[in-house]
Parts: sequence; structure tokens; C-alpha cells
Amino acid sequence: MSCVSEYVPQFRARGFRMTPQRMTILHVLRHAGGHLSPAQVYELSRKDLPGLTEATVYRTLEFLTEQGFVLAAHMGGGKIVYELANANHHHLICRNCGRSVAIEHAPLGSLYRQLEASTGYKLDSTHVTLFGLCPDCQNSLN
Amino acid sequence: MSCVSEYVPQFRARGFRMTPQRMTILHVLRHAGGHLSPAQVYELSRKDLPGLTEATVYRTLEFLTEQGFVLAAHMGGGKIVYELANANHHHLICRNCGRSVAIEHAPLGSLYRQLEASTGYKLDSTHVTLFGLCPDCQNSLN
DNA sequence: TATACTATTGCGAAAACTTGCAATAAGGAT
DNA sequence: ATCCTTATTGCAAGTTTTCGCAATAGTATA
Repeated sequence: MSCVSEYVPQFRARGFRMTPQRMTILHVLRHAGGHLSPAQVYELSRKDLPGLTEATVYRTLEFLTEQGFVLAAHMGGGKIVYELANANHHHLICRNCGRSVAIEHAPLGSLYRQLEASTGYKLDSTHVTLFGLCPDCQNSLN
Repeated sequence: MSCVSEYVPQFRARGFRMTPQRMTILHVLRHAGGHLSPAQVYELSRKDLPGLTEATVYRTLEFLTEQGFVLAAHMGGGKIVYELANANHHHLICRNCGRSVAIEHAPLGSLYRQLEASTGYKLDSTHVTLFGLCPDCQNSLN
């Protein structure tokens, strides 16, 4: 669990607190090594922290997402999954089988700069999810 | 309402049916000229079709999205809004005030080609939502 | 170390969304 | 025009997600 103590100063610096609930959820996300649904986060976190509430899981995931520590990826059908924001990377998800590959941020860089220039918006380098068909599914769907 | 009859042959060609519910919802989306939440779609559609059910609204929006007639844009916090997929365009949404600007697909073209080449995925040219801060909010947030 | 401030949690209720199933009705075939 | 097939709907129950509020517990300060 101490492996998530790196977040403590980051929280404090922004006026937020580190709590057992947040530690546990961060810990679960770190060791899952991939996307987790809110229900999965709840299940896994409960093992470490039995008193944990679903409401807190939802609130914590939203909090961590807002603060940029966690990425929310929107799968089809309104389903949302979460994962640790270790790096500046994005995802390409197969809309048929759900398999995903990571995309580096670099290729998006020039697009971002171009859009910032033309719109005046300052873009977050947050997570972007693109959808498509993976090579296997392109074949199997003839 | 006849302004959505263009969809009839497209539905039939894929083995789906045109129903009053789908017509009404498409009609509402067309004349809204922007994002609508499921609740808003329900409210507005109900005026034309009093018997309409919320369940049907959700199912229809998901159906239309899957079929590519409607775009689902994911706002912050798991909120999803829908709009007619008139064109191949994307959105840049201000994470502070929610204001959005449209982005042409063109600037994404080279990125798409590059990713298709490197990943083997065939990308959908579906809707992408990027987040950032609009010029006004950049100032107001000092 | 004790105190005060307030961010965060748990609880319970509400709202939003989904699902199974029987009844309905779109649209191709006769 | 009528019949048949089955996609689609409404209903009602189930599940998931949100919200208000009082109680709890981090953490800065003395």
C-alpha cells in the first residue's frame, strides 16, 4: 500500500487529504494493470477495506479523474472504466471485442497545437479514446 | 416529421424498422441543433408521442449511436449527451463552462492514417471529444 | 500533543439507467 | 389485402449511480 504514498504530497499541495479509502482505491488501480469498472474497483477495494461504500468509490473515482490521477475511458453503451494515469497515453479500443492498444501522446501533439491555435482553447492532455476494429475482428466480421 | 424520412431506407437496408418512436426521437434531435441529454430527449419527444417510455429512449439512443446516426459525446462525470450525426465533426468542450466548438474531421485525417498504419486497427471516423479550457475560462480562472 | 477547521465518508433515499418478457406492430411474402 | 415473421415497445422490477446531510477524521497551527 505504501506504493501509493507518492500521491500524499500531491494531494496536500492542492488542499486535499489522503484517506484510507483513496489509498486503497489507488492501490487497487495500480495493481490491476488495466481498466476497471466501478463495480470491480468496489469489489477489490472492499477486500482491503471492508467498510468501504459504493458511493465513496464513485466519488473517489470522479475526484481522481478530475485531478488527473486517473483516466476515465468511455467504452460503448455508456460504460465507463478507470485506470491509473501513469503516462500520457491514449487508447484505441476495438468496438467489437473490446481489446485495446495504447497510443502515445506524441502523434497527437501537432493536432493539439493546431487546434489550440485555431480555437483559442487550451487543451488538456488528457486521455482520448478512439474506436475502431482490430485486425482480428476485421477478418472475422468478413 | 417527414424531414427524417430519409432514414427509412437506411434502416430497412440493414434489417431494422422505422417506428414512430424512432422518428420522433430523430426529429427531436434534428431540431434541437445541439447536444441533448437522455432526459431532455424524453421530455421533448413525449410532447409528440405521449406514450413514449424512458426505456425506449435509452434503447433508441443506443441503437442510433451504434448504427452511426447519432453521436454520443461524453461530458465530464459520466454524463452523456447525444446529437445527430450530420457530419463528420468532433467536439472540443470546455471542462469549466461546458461550451463546445466543433472540429472538422480533416485535421484528424493524418493522425488516423498514421494510427491505422501503426496499429493495424481500422478506425471508425466517429465522434471524438477533446477537453480543455475555453479562452474565457482561461482568464476567469486567472 | 492538543485544538480547530473543514474535507471526506457512510448512510439512506432518490434518481438514472438497464433488463426480461409478453404484447404489439413494421414490412416482406403470399 | 391478408398473413407471418420477428424487430421493437411498454411495463415493471432490478441494478447502478447520485445526492443531502450528519458524523468522522486528516492536517495545519499553536
